[in-house]
Amino acid sequence: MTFSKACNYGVRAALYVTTQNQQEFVSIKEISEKLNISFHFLTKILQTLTQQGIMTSFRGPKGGVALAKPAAEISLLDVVQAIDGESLFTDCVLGLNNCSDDQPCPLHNQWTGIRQNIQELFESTSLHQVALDVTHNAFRLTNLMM
Amino acid sequence: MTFSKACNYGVRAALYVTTQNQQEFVSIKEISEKLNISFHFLTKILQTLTQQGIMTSFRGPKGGVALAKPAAEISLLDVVQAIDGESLFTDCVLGLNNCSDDQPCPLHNQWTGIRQNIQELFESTSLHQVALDVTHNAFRLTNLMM
DNA sequence: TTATAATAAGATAAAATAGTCTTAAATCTG
DNA sequence: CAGATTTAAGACTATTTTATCTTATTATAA
Repeated sequence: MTFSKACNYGVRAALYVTTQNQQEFVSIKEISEKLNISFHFLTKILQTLTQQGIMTSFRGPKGGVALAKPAAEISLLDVVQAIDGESLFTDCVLGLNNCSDDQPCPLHNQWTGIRQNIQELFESTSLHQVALDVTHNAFRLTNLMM
Repeated sequence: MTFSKACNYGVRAALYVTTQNQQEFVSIKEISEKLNISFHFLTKILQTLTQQGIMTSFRGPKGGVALAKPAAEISLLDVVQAIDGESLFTDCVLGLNNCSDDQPCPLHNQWTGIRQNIQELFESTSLHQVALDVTHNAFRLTNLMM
């Protein structure tokens, strides 16, 4: 699997928040129900996003989470790296340490290209762009019907 | 991580076998020592490759494993799929079930392209080709000096 | 001010992955 | 045939990831 489940959940949750009214906080309960994700697990993931400065949170009634910046200024890469770290974009495809141009594994050169494609895709795609697709083109964020 | 550790080990072991004399079996003990992989764990992984028809094995003194076909006819994709299955090349990047052209997640179209690049790279690269790089261009299969 | 709603945080449990150990079976050599 | 070598197979353990549960803290609103 490319991303951890935590990362999948986190990206989907961030996208869901982006599709909602940006003027209010979105409760984690609502997100977990709409996206069919375990509430407590999602809470921990969103805490990570809050700690990493991607989201802000607010406790109590009317509380929940919100994006810390305009959705157009948050890339998918920001969210992915906040949860899964940089390893997907830095690690050797064969799992070697210190695989580099200087001491490459035999797949290093080809894999570097693929890795850059992935990074560029996620870097150049903002939560805003993707959320537009969800809203206007009915792309899904969940297995359930929304 | 893109591949499981088992898959990394399996690919590296297959490549190591490819770099050795194709006329004899290579003992798993030797592979595990040269590549610094746990012997028993590697044994299980290579059993999988044997069961999947990628390798053959032979017991007793002078025993070990060997490629079941000429190295030029075994692709990296064959090895990867034998161990990790097809999920890397079929699963939704957001982890949704039944993500498809008909009911796509918002990253489906872009991710399909990346996924094809990865699949084509592994499909078009044979053990033979990579082993040539290891032998002639000193590309590494291990963290240790060989 | 009290009850309620919501996130924060940490402990615990379950599941998946990674790794180890033991015994059995096959093969070679003397 | 006997002993040594090597893979096969399954049980067992450890670690990581995923998920759940409980308690504490913060905020709202009646």
